[in-house]
Amino acid sequence: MFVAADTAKILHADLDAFYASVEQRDDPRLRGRPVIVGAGVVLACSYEAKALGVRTAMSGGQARQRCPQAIVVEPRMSAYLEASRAVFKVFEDTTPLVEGLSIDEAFLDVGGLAKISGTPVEIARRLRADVLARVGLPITVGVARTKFLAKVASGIAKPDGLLEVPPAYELEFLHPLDVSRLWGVGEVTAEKLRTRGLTKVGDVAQLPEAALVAMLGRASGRHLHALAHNRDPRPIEVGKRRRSIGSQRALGRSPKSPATLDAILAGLVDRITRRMRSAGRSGRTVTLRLRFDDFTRATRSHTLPQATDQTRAVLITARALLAAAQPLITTQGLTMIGISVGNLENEAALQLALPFDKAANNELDAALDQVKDKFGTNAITRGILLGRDQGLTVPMLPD
DNA sequence: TCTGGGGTCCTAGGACCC
DNA sequence: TCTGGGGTCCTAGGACCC
Repeated sequence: MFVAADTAKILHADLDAFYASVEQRDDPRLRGRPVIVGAGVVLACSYEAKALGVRTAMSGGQARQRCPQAIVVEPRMSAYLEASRAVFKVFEDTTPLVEGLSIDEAFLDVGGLAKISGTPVEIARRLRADVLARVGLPITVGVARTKFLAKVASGIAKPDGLLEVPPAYELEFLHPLDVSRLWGVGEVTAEKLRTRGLTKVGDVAQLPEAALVAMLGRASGRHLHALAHNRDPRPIEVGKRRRSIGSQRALGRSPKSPATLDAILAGLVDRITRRMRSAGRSGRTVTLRLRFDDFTRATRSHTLPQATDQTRAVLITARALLAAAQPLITTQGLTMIGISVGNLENEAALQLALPFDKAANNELDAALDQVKDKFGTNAITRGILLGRDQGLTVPMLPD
């Protein structure tokens, strides 16, 4: 069947204030009130809180200052994951062509469904009703010919809205928008553009591509030029796989002893290798991420000759990277530490990158399991440290 | 109470190979 | 002693997104 190329057939579906909406759904006392999820920093906030000036990623102190009457709740990640799965089930019941972007948003291609399900706008309307009925959450849907326009449309239609950009009106819709609406334009790029007097998408569209490339670099320049001219041929990609798996932890301001850092590192590595094994992925590049009290960052990485998903191999590498980064750590306060494994292969590792001592790896995993049985997953750092004192040893490894 | 936790992609330089 | 170009991989940093 031939589908006309100029049909608005892409849906961008985006849950509203996702974590906060789940909290309001599950606790009627929170409905209609300003809700903040996350204490140290705002992970999400309800629209009632947004109206009072609270923003995502704001520090908890600042948020309470602006909105003292807000109700602050601890995040419940497992509840959000469950809600997300239920919503994606509704997406997949709508069309097989679903591309997930994050826990709370996805693109849907509904181009081939005209005969079965109706026009894209009709489908979008039904999708919103289904998500509300089946999962109990409000969702906003943008409908357009391209991914980019669909995403911009949902952003403008929020909250609890539906907006179609008809193909005949794309440039009229796009050009008056602020440059920050362009995908890939954050604070830094927006400022660069503004200092050159470019505030609207239409302003950017008047520049030759070469000028944008000179200003922003090759990829960003081309990308922005294309978007400003409404060129976005990217299709919906089904079954995209993640390219790295990582975990990180904020450390607060107080200095941490080497033993504590090592225990934190072991906890992070245990968490990500477990996730890798359950996802059937293995990877070659181990990256250590550090952040300091002046908010500078540093990374150290090492690529193994072969992919691994084994706790011990990743931990040996992570320890070596941390040792290599020691000079940085002694001079500046360390406030965050993270480990990720990239260069992921599709198959679980059969071979190991490092000389693999299976017995030693199993011993390490068993020791970490013991710590978790005794102290709980959330107290693994404390558990490793206490465990060492009590002879419940997480083996120290050769370097 | 100054600042979470999970990611993606791009750039640039150097090593190395042909 | 002087002299290339092209391609790939690795490392570190940075911008951006939710």
